[in-house]
Amino acid sequence: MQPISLLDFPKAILHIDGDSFFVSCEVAKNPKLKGKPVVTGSERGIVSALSYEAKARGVKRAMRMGEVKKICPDVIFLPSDYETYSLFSLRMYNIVRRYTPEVEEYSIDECFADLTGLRRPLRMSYEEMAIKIKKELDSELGITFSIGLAPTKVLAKIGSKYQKPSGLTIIKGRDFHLYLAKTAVDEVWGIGPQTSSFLHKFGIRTALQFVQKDEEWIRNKLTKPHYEIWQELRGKAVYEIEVGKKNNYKSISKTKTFTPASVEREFVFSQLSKNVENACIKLRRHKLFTKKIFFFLKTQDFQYCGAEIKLSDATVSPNCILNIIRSHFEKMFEERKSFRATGIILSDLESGEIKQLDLFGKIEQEEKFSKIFKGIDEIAKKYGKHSVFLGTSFLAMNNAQHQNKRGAQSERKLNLFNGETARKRLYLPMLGEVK
DNA sequence: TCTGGGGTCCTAGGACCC
DNA sequence: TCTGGGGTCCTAGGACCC
Repeated sequence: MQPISLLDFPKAILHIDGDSFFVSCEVAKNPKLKGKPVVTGSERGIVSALSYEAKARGVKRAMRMGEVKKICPDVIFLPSDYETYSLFSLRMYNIVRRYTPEVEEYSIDECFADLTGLRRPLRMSYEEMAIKIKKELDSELGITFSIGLAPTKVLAKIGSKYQKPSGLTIIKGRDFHLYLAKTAVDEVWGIGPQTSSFLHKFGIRTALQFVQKDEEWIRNKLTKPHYEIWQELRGKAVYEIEVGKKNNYKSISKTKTFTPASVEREFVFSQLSKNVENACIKLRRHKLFTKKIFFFLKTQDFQYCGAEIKLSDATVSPNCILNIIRSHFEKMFEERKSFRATGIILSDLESGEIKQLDLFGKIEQEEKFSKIFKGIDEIAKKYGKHSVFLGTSFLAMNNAQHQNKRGAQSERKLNLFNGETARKRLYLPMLGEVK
């Protein structure tokens, strides 16, 4: 097969991937854990990340705690600590930015970087840059990273996966067929189980076989994303590096599973209420308003019921949303049915100021809410998230505290009362009547 | 892969319009 | 009211990612 370009690197794209990142962060935080079978996800009772030592003992992702202990009795089971992982993540991005501003913060443990054109200014080959970046990451963070260097993002992804952990794989334009031949088609970024089983029917099992299909065939049988992947695998870069912070959300959602599942109407509603509050906090942080609400309840046997509501006026206030949700919730909630999760998805997001005028003073009300929640966000900054919360969230907040067993903090929590009973609370006027 | 949480993008098909 | 042809917008649902 002919590569698209005869140049080794028409573009030089780096993909950097932390090796079992969550666990590595835990080990970096507490070096005594080094070399031990460490697992995170204890808050759910399910393995979410595992060390290579745990993997060697047969532990797998999504395995239950009980089973893990059976096959690996000395396992160390830790709760996920996203704040720490996020800090390591920032440090990772910043180290890469020493070389180029073209860094895409792809996820908490991955990033892409574009090194194209830096050989002369940095007086290094791309390979030397990759080696140096890896060294700095590994030594400064105390975590190992796997890196792929290639002409496109999809190929760079294949590179970083190629030798894990702590590998550096360079895929040059002239010999990428060697790597594609050893990569199963379902390991390619963007090709999931549906597409790969479809491709299997045509005898396509490796990335190389996929890439050898002609353009017509790909276009006719598959969709646009697959065509783009096909081009990327052939060395033609179609995916841009997306620089900058994520702030153009299309939707914001909050979902929470609670154990044990519950048949209590008010408890389930308070879970939903808490999710709504959290989603609105995020909305406010990004200066966004929502015009479409979708919420759902998940039963213990994984059935969903939900409702979508379009708003005539954009909002950021949780109690406005909760008022609307309440009546739908009443219709949906079934006595004696056991629920395990609730969730909220806010979409049709608008940024900036409250624009539309209306005749009923809703804007005025919305502005009042805005002020109140600004105040609440300030308090949260000083005293911690959830220092103040809605009365409807009380049961969920209370429950979370019990589960965290961190009673000490709970005394400080204030409760913004909105109509439900609660023992300790800061009594504020009903939000609907704020002057 | 038995089920956690947070996202994005694409396509097909219906509604509506000329 | 029907047939013909063409366009846009919106939504639901699928597929995928970490």
